[in-house]
Amino acid sequence: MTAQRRVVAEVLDGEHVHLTADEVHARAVAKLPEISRATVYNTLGELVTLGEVLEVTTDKRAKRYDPNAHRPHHHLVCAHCGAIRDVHPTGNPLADLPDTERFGFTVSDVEVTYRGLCPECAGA
Amino acid sequence: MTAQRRVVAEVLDGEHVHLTADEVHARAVAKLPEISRATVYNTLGELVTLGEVLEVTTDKRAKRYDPNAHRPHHHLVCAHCGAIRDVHPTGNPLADLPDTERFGFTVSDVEVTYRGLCPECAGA
DNA sequence: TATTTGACTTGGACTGAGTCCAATGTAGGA
DNA sequence: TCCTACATTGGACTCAGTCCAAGTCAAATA
Repeated sequence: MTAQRRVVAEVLDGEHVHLTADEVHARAVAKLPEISRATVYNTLGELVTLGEVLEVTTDKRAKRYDPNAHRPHHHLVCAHCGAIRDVHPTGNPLADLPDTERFGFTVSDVEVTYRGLCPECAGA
Repeated sequence: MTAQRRVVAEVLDGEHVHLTADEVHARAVAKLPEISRATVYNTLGELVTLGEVLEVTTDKRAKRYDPNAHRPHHHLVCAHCGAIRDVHPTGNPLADLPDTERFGFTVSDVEVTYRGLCPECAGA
């Protein structure tokens, strides 16, 4: 555990946190000015491998990193401004995929992304 | 309707077709050697705007284009080789998101991505 | 038929996100 | 203290995609 890794972990803390790698880097630099982009990418990659952080790709832009890895959840994304909320739908979508629709795949995971407009963008 | 646009539309035809823009370009060049990448991007963008083709972003790599835009469906992706199948789960995930989990958003759409291993990758 | 017009296409430069790598720094054990 | 292994750095590089000025083409107009 180096200072660099601690700073990256500190930046990724809280509810509904979904930062891009560059945002993580910007905040890490504020705490540890000499930290490099490569280290941020390395550390994020390790956190993902360890299962401490989830990668979220809600659009074609940059990947986002979600520290809320221990409670399964899905995402609600504003189509206009990109705001993201963690959500917990009822039901089990894995059970909703019949065998005839599995094409022989071993299905292990499912991601659900809800899209819409956040209150600010809907009101404007 | 120009020759270039016709070629792009022809390339995007069939079941379970999910090509990247570069793959579309490569196949279009086979039919019309002087077609440029920019035109492929322009045409794909127009097809998406027209609702004839869907953009699919199942991973951090390139966007894929899915001509099966008229029958709503979701995707099953092989985590190892990236193979994609169109699937039709039962149930309605939109109804599974309670009001208390909507954070004031106007929710209009939901994407479900199943992940697992295709028969080839699971067997290897 | 010759000209004009406007949409379409082209190729190349450019951007943003991410990866790769050689060189450097550093911490802890022998 | 010296060694070794690992972490970090910065810069070059790749890949996907966008942007733009210039060129092309065909249809409408004169």
